[in-house]
Amino acid sequence: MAVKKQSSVRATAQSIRSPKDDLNQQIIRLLQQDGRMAFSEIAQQLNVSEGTIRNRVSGLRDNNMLRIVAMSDPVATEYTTDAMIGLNVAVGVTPRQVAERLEKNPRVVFILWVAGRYDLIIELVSDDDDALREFLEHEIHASDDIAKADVMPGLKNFKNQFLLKQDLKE
Amino acid sequence: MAVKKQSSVRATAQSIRSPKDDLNQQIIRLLQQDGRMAFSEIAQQLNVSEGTIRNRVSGLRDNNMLRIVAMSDPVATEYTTDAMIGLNVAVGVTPRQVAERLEKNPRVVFILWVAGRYDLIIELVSDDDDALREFLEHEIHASDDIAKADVMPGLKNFKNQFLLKQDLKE
DNA sequence: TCTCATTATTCGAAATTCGTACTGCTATGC
DNA sequence: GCATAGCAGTACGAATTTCGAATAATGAGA
Repeated sequence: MAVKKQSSVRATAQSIRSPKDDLNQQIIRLLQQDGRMAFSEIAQQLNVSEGTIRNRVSGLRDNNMLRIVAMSDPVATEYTTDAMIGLNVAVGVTPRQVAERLEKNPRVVFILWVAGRYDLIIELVSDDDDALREFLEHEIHASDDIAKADVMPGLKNFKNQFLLKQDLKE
Repeated sequence: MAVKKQSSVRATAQSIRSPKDDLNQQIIRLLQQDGRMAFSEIAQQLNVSEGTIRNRVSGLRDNNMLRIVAMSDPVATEYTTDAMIGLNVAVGVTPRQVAERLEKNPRVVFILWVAGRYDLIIELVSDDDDALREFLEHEIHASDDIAKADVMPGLKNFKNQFLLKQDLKE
């Protein structure tokens, strides 16, 4: 018999909401606020055992569904500018296909399928113009799945809520 | 008379390089790889004491120069879609001015001054269409500093390297 | 050289994490 | 219906880490 009334609470906590994966969401939400929050504290807040949190978090991390990283103030840490590119896919090609191809390139940090003037909007980081030119040459012009690419080089970044574009430098 | 030969090493480690703040950079670099790395391990890798790492990290965090957060892959974690908006500023207005105004809105998570078809590209998160409409109504059409807004609602997000757009939900 | 202020280190206590065995649940097959 | 394999959660002692606070080292200025 559990000393704590967790067994019942756990069942409740999980059935109240969606299937059961909601626990992961709650864990993530807490870790988004503080990536170093102790497992034991998360466990306490969510009324499960520390081991559960540990299992879930390491599972999420192993599957690359969760990363816990430090971010230093972008104002303090100057970083490479990037370019936005509006893409129109070729006839007979779906945006999904192009997205899945470009996804593999580490310089592409953002891909969004949109309605409107473009089919896809992607964000590209590059340390210098050479990298940009190379990307255009190999990934855009060398492929026949893209009909048109509207390149808009970044001039200044005013706001970026996220940012972790450093690991492509290795 | 330290048991470990750190005293001498520390002096070296700091004088070898730039002034002394390089230690912070090295700490940040390690935490960028793994935000949960133990202080004691960082200390070992950088040849300083655990207490130093602890002091530095908490100092950096207190000054908002460092944040340690979890980031989840949006492919796994469904989240509210967002819209990309290409903006052309009105005559006599600089992109910077518009950026500084929009920057205050928590729904705007990304602002980039670009060359090309648009002056500014912004990314907007919204839980529903109402939020998008409201934003357009109050921030775009009600202002006379924007000449044209090209709204491209997101259909599907394929890749998003960063993402921590949760704190606008409070 | 002597202070003073700041930063680094040390060390024992408290807290956390880890390994691992155990429990309970579910689905599958006999 | 019943046994069993697989899986997720729990429990608990051991190893590790973090914390608090005192001590030591460093560097700048008088």
